[in-house]
Amino acid sequence: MKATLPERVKGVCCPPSITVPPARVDASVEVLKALADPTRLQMVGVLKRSTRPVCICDFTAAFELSQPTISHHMGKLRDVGLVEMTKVGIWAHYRLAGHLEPKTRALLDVLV
Amino acid sequence: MKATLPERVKGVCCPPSITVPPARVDASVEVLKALADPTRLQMVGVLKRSTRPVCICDFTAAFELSQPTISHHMGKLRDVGLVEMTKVGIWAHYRLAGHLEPKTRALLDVLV
DNA sequence: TTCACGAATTGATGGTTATCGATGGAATGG
DNA sequence: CCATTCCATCGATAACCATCAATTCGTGAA
Repeated sequence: MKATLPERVKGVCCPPSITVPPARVDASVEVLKALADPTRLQMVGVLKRSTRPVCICDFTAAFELSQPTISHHMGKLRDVGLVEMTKVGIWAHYRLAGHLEPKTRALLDVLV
Repeated sequence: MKATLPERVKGVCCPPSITVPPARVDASVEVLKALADPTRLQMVGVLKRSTRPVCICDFTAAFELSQPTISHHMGKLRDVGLVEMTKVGIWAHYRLAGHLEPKTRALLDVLV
């Protein structure tokens, strides 16, 4: 009689249940991957604190990275809907997206 | 006279300020990278909902991944302090870490 | 001691990502 | 018109990551 350990068949003890819908997980992972980079997390922090949109050139000056790299990171943030862009003349001004999901906004409130 | 656009010198408009301490950003990024994977995010969700620790074998059954891969993912979560392990006999039981930082716990509350 | 089983580690591989230089489009000023 | 400036995209490279097969480790049972 095995008193201490639960019965099990071939490597399975207790039937685990995947409770979080895969679609929801995938959506969250997309946002997490966008934020899981020091440069991008900093950029989001700057945008969250800024009262006015910030242009790419300013980020290029703030971070010691090339302009294409900054543009690349902004593109990632834009792809997942975290930031929005408006062009003024030849300058591209970025800001936090206005219609963020409550959960996404809560995420940013915790992080930056 | 330029009325619409701000004065600027050589690619810099408004001096941007890096307000979030780099050390804090790096710490957050480590946790974010650990969570920015569908399998790991699901595993954290399962652990958060489970009243008792879950063994590796059960995750291997739940996700269609090999045992080394599951172990690898758990190692990542363990490296950043999200989960803890106890060995019972030959089984390794994982659970959410008991001493999570408030911000980290808030992160999990939003995510899973 | 020997065997079986669960878990962790190693090595290899294919895919993803960060970074930069070069290029081209768009807008502005001469 | 041409020259300049800012930005996005492309191409290439290096680094990183997820995954598996094979192996090793540790534990418990025969």
